Amino acid sequence: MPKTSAVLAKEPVRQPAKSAATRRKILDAAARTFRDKGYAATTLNDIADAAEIRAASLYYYFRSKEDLLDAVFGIGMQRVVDAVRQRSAALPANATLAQRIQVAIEAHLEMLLQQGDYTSANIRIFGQVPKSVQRKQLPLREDYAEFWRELLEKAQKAGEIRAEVDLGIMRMLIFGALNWCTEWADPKKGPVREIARQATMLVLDGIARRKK
Amino acid sequence: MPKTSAVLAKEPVRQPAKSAATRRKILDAAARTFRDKGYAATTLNDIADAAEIRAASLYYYFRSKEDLLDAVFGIGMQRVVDAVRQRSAALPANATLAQRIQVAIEAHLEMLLQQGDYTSANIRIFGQVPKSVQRKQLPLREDYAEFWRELLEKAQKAGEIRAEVDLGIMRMLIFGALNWCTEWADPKKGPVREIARQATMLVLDGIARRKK
DNA sequence: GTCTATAAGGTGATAGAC
DNA sequence: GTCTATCACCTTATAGAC
Repeated sequence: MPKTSAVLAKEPVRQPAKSAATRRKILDAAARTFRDKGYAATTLNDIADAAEIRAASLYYYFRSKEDLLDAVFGIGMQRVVDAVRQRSAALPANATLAQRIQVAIEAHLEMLLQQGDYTSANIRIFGQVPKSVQRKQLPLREDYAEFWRELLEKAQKAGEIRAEVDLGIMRMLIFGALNWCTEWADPKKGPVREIARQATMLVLDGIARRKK
Repeated sequence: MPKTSAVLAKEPVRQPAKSAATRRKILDAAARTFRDKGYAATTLNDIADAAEIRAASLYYYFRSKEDLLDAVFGIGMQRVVDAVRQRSAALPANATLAQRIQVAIEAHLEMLLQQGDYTSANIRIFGQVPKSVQRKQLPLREDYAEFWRELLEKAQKAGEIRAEVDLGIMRMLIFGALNWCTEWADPKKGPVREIARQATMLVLDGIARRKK
């Protein structure tokens, strides 16, 4: 909430930098704690401790615990949407399915495993969060789903994906393979790049050795 | 807790059928509620209501909320282990990788989506549950992982899985694709069989049309 | 076995001083 | 902006009657 301006002040209007920084600290703390413990098990005291303030001060920045959760979710989903769209847009227009899939998988996994707790919090705990918050997030989720839906549909129409593939089911299976990585993958123990490589391999060619 | 017997009674010792039935009702209610809302958000009153008793009565059957969770988890994991092992054992000794994978995937998905809330509760909320409960469940989980590890290792040694496949990563990606189904698949809206078919297709051959 | 009553402690949220 | 103090409520768990 920026000051409503002070037109006649000699000093340039100070952006409330400190306030913004505190807000960010709260969001960071909330994202990490929600991600690790889930929504219900996380208390405002947990978040306040991690953000180095008192629990009551949270209410200067957010109206309620649900509001804070909603903010974390929004940031997390927006980030993955932006990352995947941006990286895909950078591909040449004639890029193959294999290239497009690989780029999307890499971007998705990087946001999930390296970039931040916001996206992984969203992915991990979404299903066990108050329905009201889920509902508010649906448009953004749908936006992301739409990206993949288009990608896969175009590829199937172009003959790059076999006709027997049910795109609706397959898209969710692919999301599953990727999203589940929050449950086991540790970027400190192995490069995300290698996971992305194996995931791309799975999606495009499976694991079997055979002649198609 | 069965009666400690009454050797001289004319009537055969009555199994505490009513007690066992109540215990089962509690477990069923707990599995469903944990699955839907998560562990922390589920109160003992929620469970008691669904089981049609008072919350205090739960303590006649379980020492604590954690104990109840542990029981639900144990049943859920045991069921999927049994189902997958049993169905796999029924295959002929010379069954191919494709057949073995398909059978395991089908059994896993059926337990997850049709058979009960116990397995899906375990899969869904495991990551956001007290560490003490997670630790108690590890041996059983490891047991199940071992089944897949063996299946994949044998297949790769036999040349049925390409050498470039990292079995550790790939196993977790496959688990992800399957386990994520609890988040979106609805057996009422489409047959589990078809999801299993697509999942098997993904794992064995991916989605791309190309000559290997 | 199941209940009512209650303890002991924590929760999200608000009021108001500074 | 951040704090201390506090409220009203809900939680897990126990005690003891029936």
